[in-house]
Formats: sequence, C-alpha cells, structure tokens
Amino acid sequence: MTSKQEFIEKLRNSSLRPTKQRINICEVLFNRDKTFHFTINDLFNLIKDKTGEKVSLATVYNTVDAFLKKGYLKEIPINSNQTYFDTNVTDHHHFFDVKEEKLIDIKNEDVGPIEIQKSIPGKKIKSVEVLVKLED
Amino acid sequence: MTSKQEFIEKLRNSSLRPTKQRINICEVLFNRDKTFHFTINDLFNLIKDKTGEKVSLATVYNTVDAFLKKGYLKEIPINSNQTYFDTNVTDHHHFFDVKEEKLIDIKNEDVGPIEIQKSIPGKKIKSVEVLVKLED
DNA sequence: AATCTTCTTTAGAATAATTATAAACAACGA
DNA sequence: TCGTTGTTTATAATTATTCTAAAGAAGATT
Repeated sequence: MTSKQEFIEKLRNSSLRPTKQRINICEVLFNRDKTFHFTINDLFNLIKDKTGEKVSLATVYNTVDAFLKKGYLKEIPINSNQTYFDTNVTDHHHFFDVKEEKLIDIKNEDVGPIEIQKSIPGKKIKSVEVLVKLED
Repeated sequence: MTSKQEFIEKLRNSSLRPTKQRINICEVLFNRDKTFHFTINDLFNLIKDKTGEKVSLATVYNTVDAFLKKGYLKEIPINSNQTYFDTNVTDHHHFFDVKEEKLIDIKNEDVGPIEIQKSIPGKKIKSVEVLVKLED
C-alpha cells in the first residue's frame, strides 16, 4: 500500500506543493502493483473514476510534465496521435500491439545487452530503447 | 540518377495515378543518394524549393500515407510534436539528437542481433526498432 | 489565527498537426 | 473527344497540447 506521505514526498521532490489535485493524480499513477502505461486522456478519465473528483486537464498536463522532468515518469517513444507515458522508470523496453494500441513491458533481461557500435563525436548516449511492434 | 519512369512505377504500385504533383513529391523523396529523414512540413517546403512548384499540404499527406502503406517509406517511432519519416525502408535503427532534433541512421550491423526472449500468444513480431537518444 | 506572498487551479482561448470536405480539374479508357 | 473516375486544392473541422489570466489555496510571518 502506497501512502499519502510518499506522494507528498514525490511532489516536494518535483518542486510541487502537495495539493488535493496533485495527490489525486498520484493516487492514480503510483498506487499500483504493476507498471502503468497511459495517455493524458486515460489519466484524466481515471482520476474522475477512481477519486470521484475532477482535476482540470491543464493540471494533469503540468503535473505529468513535472514528474517527467524529475524522472518519476517516462515518455515512451512511439508514433501515435497521443503521447504515451510509463510509471516504470527503470531501463526496459516495449511491445506495441499495433491493432489494439496497447503497450506491454519487456524486461531488460528479455532483450539482452545492446551494444551500439557507432558513436557520434561530442555526443553521449542518454538512453537505448527498443520498440517491438506486434501484429496478428 | 533516378528516373521519372521509376517514380511513375512507384506511384502505380501504390495505386496512385502519376500526376505532376506526385512526381514532384517523388523527386524530392527519392532522387537522393543518402537516406532522408523528414517531417511533412520539411517535405512540403522542400518541394517548393526544389521544383519551384507548390503542392498542397493535403496532397503531401495523402501521398506520404500511400507510400507508407506500400512500404516505400517508414515512420520513425519517436516522441515529437511532428511525425518523422524515413526513405530508408530497410531494417535499421536511429540515433535521435534530442537537442538538435535530428535523426541519424544506425545500420543493423552496428547494433547486432536483438533476441527478444519473450513472446505474446497469438501475436507475431512485425518489427524491432532501437532508438538511441543522444545528449551532449 | 490573521495576513501576506507566492504558487496553483481552472475554464477557456490559442496553437499546431493532422484529417475531412466538396468543388474545380486532370488522367485514362472507350 | 467524351465520359468516368481519381486528384488537387483551399478551407473547414478535429484533436492534442500549451497558454493565459483571474480566482483560490498553501506556506511563511507575525
């Protein structure tokens, strides 16, 4: 069980005051067993459903952005009309079921080490992400 | 030198009549030595510059979509406000220079084989793409 | 607790990419 | 050439995201 204190800590770490709205957002994002893949719209709707309180879209966008910058959320590189996020911020990869528009985590171990045998002068590698598209 | 005949063939294969506008689009897309990474907006502007003729945005979108479906172009999975495409339709991967918003090809050999040790019942793998984000 | 300052929320407007529409036009086959 | 069908285009519509500014809430100070 994730406690309200942890949410408040996460918020403070992200330079955000712990408000009712933001705690509701945390409740939906972080009070879970499994990793959570979502779009802003998913999140927006789930907040209403789970907490019974409405949080404005702008607040949802702002809070997600702050968590992203702080590293409490990850953006998933994928081409879609909407941006997908992930509560799993460890190194890992994804299946994307194109037909059902659904993401599935792939553990790092299930992909094995990826050695990039090419480098760009003056640049260093920030992340390596594998996207595996699925079809029927 | 890529010939107009090849463009016409590509268009016919994509169930598109070879019109002046579409041939201009092909000229910009396929008359090149190296791979070409672009957004619709890039392409739209280059057509004006290179051919001196304007093609409407709608036509650019429609033609790119048809080539995508036919496999003459690839969409690059990346999170950006705009969608990126690639004229290199062979299996390969990408660097993305986050700061400069620029894509660089990585040959398949420079990444090595990627073995996905996980499978989803009823689904098969359509593609495996690696995105390497670069920072300074 | 009262007050002040600063941050936050919110609805709605603004922006930007993409898709849809429907009228004028061009390619193709007879 | 003519008729059919596909195409182009400007513009409107849609959708995700960002911006704005006014009202409200949190935190610090007394």
